Parts: sequence; C-alpha cells; structure tokens
Amino acid sequence: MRKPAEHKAETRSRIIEAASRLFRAHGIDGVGVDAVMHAAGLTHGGFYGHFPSKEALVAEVSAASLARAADRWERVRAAEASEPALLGIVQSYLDPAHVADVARGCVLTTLGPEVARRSEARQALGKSVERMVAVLEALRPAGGRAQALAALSTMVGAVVLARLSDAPEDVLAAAAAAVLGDEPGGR
Amino acid sequence: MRKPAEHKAETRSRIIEAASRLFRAHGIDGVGVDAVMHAAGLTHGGFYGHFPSKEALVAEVSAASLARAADRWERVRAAEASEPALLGIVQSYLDPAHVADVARGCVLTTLGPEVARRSEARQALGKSVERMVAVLEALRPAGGRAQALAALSTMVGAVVLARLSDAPEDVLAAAAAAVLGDEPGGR
DNA sequence: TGTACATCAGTGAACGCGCGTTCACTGATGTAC
DNA sequence: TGTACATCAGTGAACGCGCGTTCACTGATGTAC
Repeated sequence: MRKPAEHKAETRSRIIEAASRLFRAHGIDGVGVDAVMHAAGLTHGGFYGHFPSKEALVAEVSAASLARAADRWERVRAAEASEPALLGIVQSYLDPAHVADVARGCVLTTLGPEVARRSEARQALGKSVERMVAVLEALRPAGGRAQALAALSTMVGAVVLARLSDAPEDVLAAAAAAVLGDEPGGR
Repeated sequence: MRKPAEHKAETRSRIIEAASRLFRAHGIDGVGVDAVMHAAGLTHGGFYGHFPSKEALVAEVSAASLARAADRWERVRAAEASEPALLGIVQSYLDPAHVADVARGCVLTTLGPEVARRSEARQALGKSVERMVAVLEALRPAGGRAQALAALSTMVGAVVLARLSDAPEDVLAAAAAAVLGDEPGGR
C-alpha cells in the first residue's frame, strides 16, 4: 500500500483535523484513538505510525488549533484598520455561532481546563496565546498588555459561561460591550 | 453493618466531597467511580446505593460545588460594605492560590467546558451562576446586570488563562484591574 | 432487661465493554537492473 | 521497456487494563417480644 511521497503528511494532517474537531466536541478523554482514526478514514492500528502516543496527538492538536486562531487574528489585523479589525475579532469571537459550534470553537474555551492538566499540551499553547494577546494589544496600544490580557480573559470567560447559560446572547453582549468599551458603566 | 439513622446521609456527602475534589483536579472522565469511593473511604460497590449513575453524581457534584461558591459570595456581601465586599470577592477569585489549588478551584474554571457537554450537569449549574451574577450586580448596581456578567466572564476567563500561562500573576492582575475599574485604560 | 429477628449500608467478585498500545502481516508503489 | 525486489503506510487481531454497573452476600444496628 505504499503511497506517493507526500501522502503520509496529508494523512497526518487529516488525523489532526479529525482529532481537533472530535476533542473539542466531546472532550479529550471522551474520544478514543479509534474514533479519531475512523473519522480520518483509517483503522486504529495505523495511528502509531504517525504519533508516538495519544498524549502527543493531544499536544499537537491543541497547538495546531490555537495556532490557526492566532493566524486568523493576525490576518484580520494585517488586512484592516485598528478599529474595524478589533470589532471583527471581538464580534466573531463573541458570536452565538461560536458558542453553538463547539467542534470548531476556540481551544481555550472548549479544552482550556483539560489542556491545563496536561503539561505537554499546556506548554504547546503558550506561543499562540501570546500571539493573540499581541494582536489585541496592537489594536488598542493605549491599554497596554494588561488591557489585552483582560480583554482575552473576558472573551474566553464569556464563551465558557455562554455555553453553560440558558441565555448565551446576554453574556456575549455584555462581554462585547465591556471589551469594546461601549458604556463600560459604573466606573 | 447497619449504621445510625443519619449515617447514610453523611456518607453521601463524603462521596460528593471526594468527587468534587477529584473531578476538579483530574477531570470528570479522569476519575472513576472506584477512585471516588476509595477517596471517601469505601469500596466501589456501595456507590449505587447512593447514586443511580456516575452521571447523576457529576450533576450533583457540579451543582453542590458551585452552590458553595455562591453561598460564600452571598455571605461576603451580607457581612461587608459594597466596596470591600467586591474587593474581597474579586481578589480572592483572582488569587494565585486559586489558580494553583485546582482541586478546590471554582467549578466554572475547572470543569466549565466539560460540564457544558453534559446536559444534566449543565442545567444543575444555572441557579448558582445566577446567584453569583446577582451578588456582583448588587455590589455595583450602576453597571447593571450586563456589567456583572462581563465581570464574571473576565474572572472566569482569567483563571482559565492563568492555568495555561507561565506568568499567571500577569493575567490575574490585568483582570483584577479591569474588573475593579482601576485605570481601565485606553477608553 | 435479654434474646431473636429484620433491616439495609457497605463489601467484593464478576459482567461486558472500550480503552491505549503492539505487532505480524498486506499490498501498492518506487527503484534497480 | 519490462521484470524483480525492497519499502513502508495502513490493516486488523490481540494484549492487559480499568471503566461503569450488577448482585449475592455480610454483619452491625434498631426493633419486637
């Protein structure tokens, strides 16, 4: 069954993409190696030709998913002026569609606590978080890094809470108002 | 082995308390019924005399843990004036000790996404979240419910991010400044 | 007050099942001649 | 150009193990007489 040269790398990405969706939707411990391989159109035995362990897949998947989010933010920042770029990033993050689509949701909100318990995966996330904070800071430099960190905290927390809430829109709207500074209120 | 009348209820709480610590520390799927029962000083077979299923335990544990947090917030609110009460609540939530002590950490930050995937447990959380929001709103009524929701989002997100970060104090300090309104910056 | 019995919280063996991982094998492809 | 062989991505059976759950049993306690 030997395949053309780049075939293995393609299969590998297919495994990562399948795992990325499944882990976010059902949790890391909620998805077995065989389910991932099946979703990638393969049988479970082949897995260990691509990854040394499930833990290694988890680390790579977490890093890859969040890196993709960071890429998107940087692309938006490069393509638009600060104000519309910030608006676009915040509104698409704090969107009911993001809350509903767990399988494609931001890793920080879907797997954050689970990844925090796994040192290998945790460390693989750091760089992308930093890039996201940097984008937020660049889009509103006056607030400095602290305000960027607070904004990201608000966004992540709002999506987590919205997924637990019966009225997700309220949480999202409140968080968007706070992050974008529309009438922060009471200060 | 029949025990005094209230003994069964005491055992039940012991199971809930053990599960509460273990689930938060290792994730719901990371802890088996036997580990919970062992931590409660019992053998696994007795579990089903107290709960119909692991899922039922998960729902009850989530609800109980968050209700305890809501109790604490309400007690602080009742005991102190608004300003010190808010300061106390926010600072103890955004404390490095809270980030480090996962086993006793707020359910929203330790099990949020996991609970969001389990409808029974998710629904059991709603009331306590609402109580926490109500406390925040009461402590700063001018901002209304929206600001309270945003503040809770920031606090939850900050602890989640801090647990993923190599510099948790930065995230916590930034979130505390944003929530307490010390120099929100750039607005 | 003392004895016999019913209760039932907790025990521990057993169940079927799915997990992560290993490994001997297959067979399509690239390469050597 | 055509044939023989080596490679190696992927297969699928098998492994030991721990899971959630069931169940026949135990034995300390409360109750009835």
